Amino acid sequence: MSESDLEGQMERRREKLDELRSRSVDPFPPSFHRSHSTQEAVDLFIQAEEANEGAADPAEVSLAGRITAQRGMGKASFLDIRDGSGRMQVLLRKNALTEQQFELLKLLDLGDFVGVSGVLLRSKTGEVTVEANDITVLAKALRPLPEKWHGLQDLEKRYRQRYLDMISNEEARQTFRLRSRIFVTLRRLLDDRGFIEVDTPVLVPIAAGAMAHPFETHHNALNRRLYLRIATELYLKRLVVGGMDKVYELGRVFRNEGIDQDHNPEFTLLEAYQAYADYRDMMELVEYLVCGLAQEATGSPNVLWGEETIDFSPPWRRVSLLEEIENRSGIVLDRFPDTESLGQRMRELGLQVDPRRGRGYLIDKLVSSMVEPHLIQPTFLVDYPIEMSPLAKEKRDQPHLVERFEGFAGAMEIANAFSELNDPLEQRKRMEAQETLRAEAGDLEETDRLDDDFLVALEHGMPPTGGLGIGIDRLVMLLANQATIRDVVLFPQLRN
RNA sequence: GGGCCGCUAGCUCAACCAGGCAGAGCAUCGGACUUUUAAUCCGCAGGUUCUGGGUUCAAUUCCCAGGCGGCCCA
Repeated sequence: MSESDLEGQMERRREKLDELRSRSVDPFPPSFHRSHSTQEAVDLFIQAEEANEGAADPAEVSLAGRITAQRGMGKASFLDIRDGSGRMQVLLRKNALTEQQFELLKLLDLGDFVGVSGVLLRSKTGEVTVEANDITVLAKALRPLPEKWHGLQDLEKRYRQRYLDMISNEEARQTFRLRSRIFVTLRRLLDDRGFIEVDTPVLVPIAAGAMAHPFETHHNALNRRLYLRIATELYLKRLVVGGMDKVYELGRVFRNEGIDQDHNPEFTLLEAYQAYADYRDMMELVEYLVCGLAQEATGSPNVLWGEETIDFSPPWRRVSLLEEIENRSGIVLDRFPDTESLGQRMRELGLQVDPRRGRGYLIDKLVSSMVEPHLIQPTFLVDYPIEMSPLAKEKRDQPHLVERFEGFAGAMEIANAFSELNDPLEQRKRMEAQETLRAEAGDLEETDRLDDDFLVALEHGMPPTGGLGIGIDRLVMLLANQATIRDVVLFPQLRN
């Protein structure tokens, strides 16, 4: 029985590691001082060429990176090395190196990190290249990289071993660089409007502020059950009570629910609260933020989304939720005032609905199955039924509705906002109603929770406030034109 | 939870439909080559065909059960 090929390849790499050590070469030296990144070196050379009209003076650089390709020709050899900025070709010629340095080549493999010093030049085929006069091993790789041409195709490996995805796939590198820029830009846009960023607890005694099942955990020293937060809402509103007129948190929240193309159990949520504002102001804020991010991602308000182009220029289409449900499904909600008749009508339309669940679930289902798939271009659905929105203020002239909207684009919900309920007595009633509903329905129904501590804060007085939540992962999906949340979250949750 | 699809060399994939010696490219290993870039050329090696059972003279191939993954639905 012969050893597996992988073990064979790893064994050969370990033998090379030993051979390096036997030649007194440290395969994992503590540092290497590079003069430029590969991108900087290319820029440097091109600028020098332009200044000298095509004849750059030889410039000495030291670069470092991972060997991603190797083209040997006996007494000369080309390596491609890659660092965080890009790629550089390295030319190694026997008579430009010492015997020991050239012999080192035989002990190098794809995946190893090396440092090279040498002179920049343009190769015969026109590529900017460093001709090395010195090469140093920086880290030996003991496992082979994914296949160079087809790259890593195995989806599970791409997610479980994201570093391999990033080594193999330029698109993955681009996506996560964009994600980072989105975070930076979001903070700048909010900062420009005077918002203050805060951190509120992740471990909370009551998982309130949204209708979702929480993850539970336990604090040993306190011998107390804690939850991972499902929203930051109630803590941020406490801060508005405390005098932070414009406050936001950009953080991870956790919801104990299914995993699919646009759900990961932990995801990044922006919540922002602005005192003396209402939900109309929040619409403007959503437009400002999302359009600003689109500008950052693509240089314009237009973003490619599959076959479509989404135009995030304000103002976005605004339509009442009830009107849009009627347009898309033909259902006039007022004609189905009770849960049974509405469920019956939905079944007639071919929707599978759980007969045990409540009216809020039915409306939500109606939106997600009949309305949401059509909302490719940015759209605000406005004025939600009060039973779906325990934290939102009643609409001024229609108290069965609340001043709430959700923002959609690319057939996904990306924003949720309302005029915040600041009447502590009404808020207590609504939270109690949620508790009652959960007592009746148990785990069947996703309900919010009563947070007494928050109600005490409200009783001290909260100014009229507009609040906003934006699902950042979905926004990154839109701006990076990625169809699944797993392609914009570095380490998505997988089965087992 | 249901339906469909997939699992073959380290990687990317053939062969399966219609059962008959398990193959290629890349990577590895040996050799040639001092401007290549999916380098090229010559040669060697590399397999529990996801697991278990069944049918058969013969199973990667057909059947059953299970595992893992993907997609769609709930």
